[in-house]
This record gives sequence, structure tokens and C-alpha cells, in this order.
Amino acid sequence: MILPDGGEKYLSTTLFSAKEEEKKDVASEEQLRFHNSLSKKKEVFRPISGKKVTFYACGPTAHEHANLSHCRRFIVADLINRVLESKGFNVQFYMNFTDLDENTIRGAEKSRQPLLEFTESYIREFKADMDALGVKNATGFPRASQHVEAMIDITARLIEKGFAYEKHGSIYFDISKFKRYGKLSGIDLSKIQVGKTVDLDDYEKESPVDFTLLKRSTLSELKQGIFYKTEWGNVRPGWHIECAAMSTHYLGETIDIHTSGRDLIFPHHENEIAIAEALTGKPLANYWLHSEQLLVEGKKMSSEGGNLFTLKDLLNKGYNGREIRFLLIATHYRKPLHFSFKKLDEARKNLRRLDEFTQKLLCLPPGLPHPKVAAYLSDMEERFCGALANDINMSRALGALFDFMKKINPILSEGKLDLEQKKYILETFGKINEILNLLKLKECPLAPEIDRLIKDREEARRNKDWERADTVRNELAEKGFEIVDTPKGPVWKEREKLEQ
RNA sequence: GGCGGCGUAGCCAAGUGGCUAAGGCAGCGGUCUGCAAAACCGUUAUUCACCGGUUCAAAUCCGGUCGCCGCCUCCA
Repeated sequence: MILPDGGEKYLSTTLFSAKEEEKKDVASEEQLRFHNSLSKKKEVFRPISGKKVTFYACGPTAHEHANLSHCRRFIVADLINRVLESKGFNVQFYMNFTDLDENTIRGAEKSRQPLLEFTESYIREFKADMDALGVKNATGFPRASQHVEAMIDITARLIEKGFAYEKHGSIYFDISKFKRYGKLSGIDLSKIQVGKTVDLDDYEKESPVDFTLLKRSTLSELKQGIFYKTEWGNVRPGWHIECAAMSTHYLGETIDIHTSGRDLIFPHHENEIAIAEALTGKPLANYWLHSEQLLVEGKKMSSEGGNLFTLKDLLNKGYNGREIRFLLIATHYRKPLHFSFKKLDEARKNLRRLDEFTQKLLCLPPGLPHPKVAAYLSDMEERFCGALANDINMSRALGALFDFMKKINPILSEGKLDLEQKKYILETFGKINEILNLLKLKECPLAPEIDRLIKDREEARRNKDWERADTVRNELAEKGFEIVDTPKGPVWKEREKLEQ
């Protein structure tokens, strides 16, 4: 078929590209797929512009220490970020801090601190927590308090377009004007129980389902100087408009991926969508990824329920961030995660097993080559990466890793691994650790005195001078080094430092 | 009442139409070891909450039942 324009017009039609996409879906198992909360289906991930990905995660409110529910959310965001990067995408990743809302204002009031000082200390703590969990920094961490102008501007434009109204000094979004409301959560406004969790008497909305964009400042806020002058009077922004304003400010009108916990789908994300899409007529995000909830004894974690654990609680109990990361990573992000200390202990054991393997690999002298190692390794890498590409199936990926260790362990203890193979394994582990961030792969050279002691002990053992051998072993233990004898020689392990 | 999720071995947890139902923990058996500790290997589900249906084929799809959980415009 010859077309007058060379067919370009047809190549750009949606019909054609849809067919193209279908073909691609079948073509490659390696293609990155995400479960999109909008369609409730797994979809092949295609960013708007080539290798660049815009990614937004709802961040924490700076008024409390990160609890395990928060941690799960942010670790899932970290995994998405790392998986995207491993696929060669250039990720623009922004996560906000909600540092201006009822909780932060109340918290500052209670602790008799200026709001900014109060939130600053929690933001600092939060970043330390994320470091402990091995979470990579975002490209930027915008703060709500620094983007109020944009929020006021959005509000003015929404009023202009007829999507919002002013009442007694507060501005509300008029849901009846936004026909697509509910497309993410599947909510039917005529059937929900309005007022089930809210005391509607606190509001002056025209309809109870409308939500606040800007809230009239209270007397106590005015006294503390926490208010913004607008044509409608003194106000502070509501939560939903904060995220909508920051995500579009940094990442554009339509972002590739928006993530958070599923408990935020309604109303928060639904309202963000309403604000952004009423304004631009374009989708706020193409892919919505939601992590499931973390439960303790089958119940949601909450301070009222008395079953709330902060990251700091666990660190204080002697668990380290790596162990907690393992625990939070090991369950698929779209399944509920039941937290327990038993599980945390299991995570510790799993890590010990991984450490044992990598430490042996690093310590033991290489020997003869083994014919199947390369095949085992490429099989593991394929399974590992394939599992992650398929909606970040970390459980499956870890399964492939443990399987591999099981195959290599006997080979390792027989010393049938040559230098090249050892290098090859360590390189591949390095690659997968870019996502896991759990493996200890650093070849830390021993201090000369430690090396000396290990050699001394080996000599004593050769001479069957058991007393001296045990003395040296104790000495090494005091210095924090555990020695494990293997048929191929001693393997040393440095005692784990508390990673706080 | 509405919307959504979960139920797979003693425990945790993948798999969502077809190869032997991943992997981990605990248990049991074994190997190694001067001692010790660890480690390593083997083994553990004729069956996927229950009942019925569709199909040559179901943990997976459809209908129903039971149990547990989350959200429903406070805040995040």
C-alpha cells in the first residue's frame, strides 16, 4: 500500500500505535510491567518521553516518627525507583513533605516550638530513618510550606473555571462539577455513608462530599503567624491541593508514575486527580501504584490501637535497618504485610544466610573452574530481573537468589570456583544489589594484626596446639571477628555493627 | 449500606488457566569438625477456606457460602 504522505499520518494514529503496543507486549518478557490502580490491570510501562520517567510519591507529614506503615510505603517507592533505574530510565523522583497542616500546626503548638523548627526536626529524623532503611534519596523533597503561592494560584483558577467556591472565608472544591470523580477509587458518591468518619458540623460546605482547598485561618493560627493573605482572607492550604500543586510544579501536568499506600486512594488521590484534571483537562498520572497495608495481628497499626511500631522502636530493640528492609521487601507490595517479631527474626536469619554465602565467596581462595557456574548465574539473573520487571515480584526474585546459593554452596565448599567465576558472581551480585541494597559485597581488607592472628591460629592448628588456637580465637572474638573453619580454610566474619 | 483486598504446608510466602504448586523459617535425618559454634546437603502440600459450575485441563475463570481486614471527604 502506498500512501500519498508516505503513511506518516497513519503511523501516528492511536489505532496503529495500540496495535504496535500489543505486539510489543507479547514480544518481550523483559519489559517492565506495573499493576495500574486506574485500570486494575498489569500494564506494560511506557513513559511519556523516551528514557525519562517522572515519578512522584506522597511523602510523610512532619509531625511524628516514621512507623512501619510509612516505612513500607517509602521502601516500595524506593524499589520502584531502583527498578526503573536498573532498566536504564532517567528517573525524576520527587517526594513531598507535608509540613503545613492541622497535625503539624497542632504539634508545634503543643511542643511550644515555631512551626518551621518543629517540622524541620521531624524532616531530619525522617531522612535519617530512610538512610537506615537503605532508601535512596529522591531527586527533590519539596515542602508544602514553600509552595503556597502555587496552591493559591490553582485555587483562583479553579474558582474561575467554576470548580470551586468560597464560603465564609474557606474555598471548597465542588465535586458535582467534576463528572469523572471516582475513576480511581470506583466510589459511587450516591452510595457512600457521608459523615461516617467526619463530623460535618465542623464544615460549612455546600455539599458534604466537597473538600477543602483553602481553609480559613483559625484564631490560634493567626496568633502564631501561620496564615497566608489572599483575596478571600487569611487561609492555609488543605492537604489534597498541596500534593497536586507540588507534583505538577516539579514534574508537569501529567506525570508517569504516582505512588503511595492504598489507604490514600480515597479521598486523597481522588481529590488530587479532581484538582489537577479540572485544571488542565489532562490526566494527573498515567500509572498509579499503591502498596498494600501493613498489619499487626491482623489489624491496622495505629496509636489508638496500641499496636504502633516506629522504626526507632525496632532499632532500639536491636534490629538494624537492613533487617527491617529485608522484612518489608520480602512480601509482594500489593499484598497485605503482617508484621511480627517472629518474621523479623526470620529476616535476620535469611540475611545471615546471604552474608554467609557472600563472605565465603570473598574469603575463600579460588580454585579450579566449575563447568556449570556460568549457566546457574545467568539463569538466576534472568529469573531475578524477570520477576522484578513483572510488577516488582520481589518474593520471586529472592527465591531465585536463594536457589542459586543452594546450587553454588557445594561448589564453593569443594573449591571448584576459579577467579574469573568468582569475579563474575560478584559482578552480578553487585548489579542485583543496586535494587536489593541488602548484600554485603565489600571486600574489606583485613587489618594486618587481624590477618596476623588468623595466620597464627592456623599455624597453631597445624601443630595441633589447640590451647593456643583457642586463645587466638578468643582474642579475635574480642576484636569483633568470628572465625568459621571450613575444609578449604578459615572464613572470617566481622561482628555486625548496629546500623542506626 | 457502598467500594476494595485477603484466605496456598506447623509458620511465613510466590504462583492467577496446562511442565515436578518457587523460596524462606521451624522440625526430622545426614555430612563436615581438635573442640566449639556455625555452615552445608537431603526431607516435609495428590492439594490451594468451603460448595457448585465452565473447560480436554482450575489454586488460577464464573456463581454462591464462610472467616478476616481496609477505605467511605478529620488528619496524613
